[in-house]
Amino acid sequence: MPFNGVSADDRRVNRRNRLVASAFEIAGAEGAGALGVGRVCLAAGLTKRYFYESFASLAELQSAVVDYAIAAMSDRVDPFRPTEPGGPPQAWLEAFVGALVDDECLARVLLTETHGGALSPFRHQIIDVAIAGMAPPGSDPQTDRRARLVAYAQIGTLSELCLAWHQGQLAMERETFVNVLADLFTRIDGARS
Amino acid sequence: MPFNGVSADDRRVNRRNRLVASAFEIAGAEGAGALGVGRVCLAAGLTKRYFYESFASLAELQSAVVDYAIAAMSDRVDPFRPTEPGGPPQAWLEAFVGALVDDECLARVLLTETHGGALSPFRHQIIDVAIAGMAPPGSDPQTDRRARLVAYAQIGTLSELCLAWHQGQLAMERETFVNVLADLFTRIDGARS
DNA sequence: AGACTTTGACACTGGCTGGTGTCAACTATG
DNA sequence: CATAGTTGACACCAGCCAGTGTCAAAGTCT
Repeated sequence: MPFNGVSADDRRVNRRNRLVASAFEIAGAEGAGALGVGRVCLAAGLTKRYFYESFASLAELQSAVVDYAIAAMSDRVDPFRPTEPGGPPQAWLEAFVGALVDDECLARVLLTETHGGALSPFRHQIIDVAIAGMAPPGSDPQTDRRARLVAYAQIGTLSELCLAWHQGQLAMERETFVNVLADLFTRIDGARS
Repeated sequence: MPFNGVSADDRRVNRRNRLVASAFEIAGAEGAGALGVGRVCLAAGLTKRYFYESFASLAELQSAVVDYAIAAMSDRVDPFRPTEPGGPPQAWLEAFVGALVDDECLARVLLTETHGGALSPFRHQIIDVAIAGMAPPGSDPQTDRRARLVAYAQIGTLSELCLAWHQGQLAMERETFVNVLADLFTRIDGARS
């Protein structure tokens, strides 16, 4: 039973995407605490009915928002995964910072909203993806404790510095900022275990 | 008008302290989202009336909880402020990690709950105190951009690693963990700007 | 045209919570 | 005992929100 030339499945998927995208923008602009069924439906131009067509509960939507954010960042960053084990992931950092600059919502959802509050249950997902995505090809953070340790330290440095920079606490050009990050990454990389 | 041998002011202060302490424990055990007027009063063995005697709104209590956590950590850590500019703040780190181990609530409130959610408006307080408390005597992070940068990076590393270690993601003894932190701190300390 | 599906608007319930007010029991003072 | 201050239990209102249900209008197919 197509409608307006679109199949039923396509319409449903389309509605779901609109809901997730709207929720992502709300979470990125006003915080995850502002996520509500009515709020999201209003922003998506849909009614509650279609919310429960795609999500059984609000928690499912929150999970979908996190997935959405992870996917958005991965798209920007995955092509620049480091290839050689030792060198600083300059291009990767460049892409990461670029994504934060280009998408305010992405910055907030990833850097702020997933630490505590409504999205915190999904934080481990982000950390896992980040650790896996940052790892140079030679190492396996799953088994290598030192690699895991380095990854955690780098993630902490990255998020805290990006947050501060993003809020203007560090007055510096984007290029220099990326260089600073790269420098810190290589320093941390040499940590002993 | 003393009551049970205590002056009116003392009684009021006493009630306030009970409320803040209970709220701190709730936030540390169940998350800041679980903070509610009724919930806190129940835990403190008081009634709503006395809540509004000391706090005009829930937000004031949240702020007080953050202050409480900061004070608790400062008490543990301030005596070990680094004295010489270059060296790693081993004793300071020792005290910090010790405080997290000894007080589960402190760990959660400081490491998790203040990043996003209800307590996030007070996050800058924590960062400011941390930056001021970690700084070696020679530097002034207020004006020195490089010192500020290093402090942010160290705070990020510290919180992320403590979180991972606290959750058992890094299997290592407390002593070795502190050594790892100290090593990372000195590495980060050498960052160029 | 007529049968069927899809859509949007909206009412409604039930539960929770912030905040205010009331009232009776209790304690101190004189 | 009597008066005044203090305490705790609880009722109550208003607002918000998740989740469900209803219904009429608009679109689609035969």
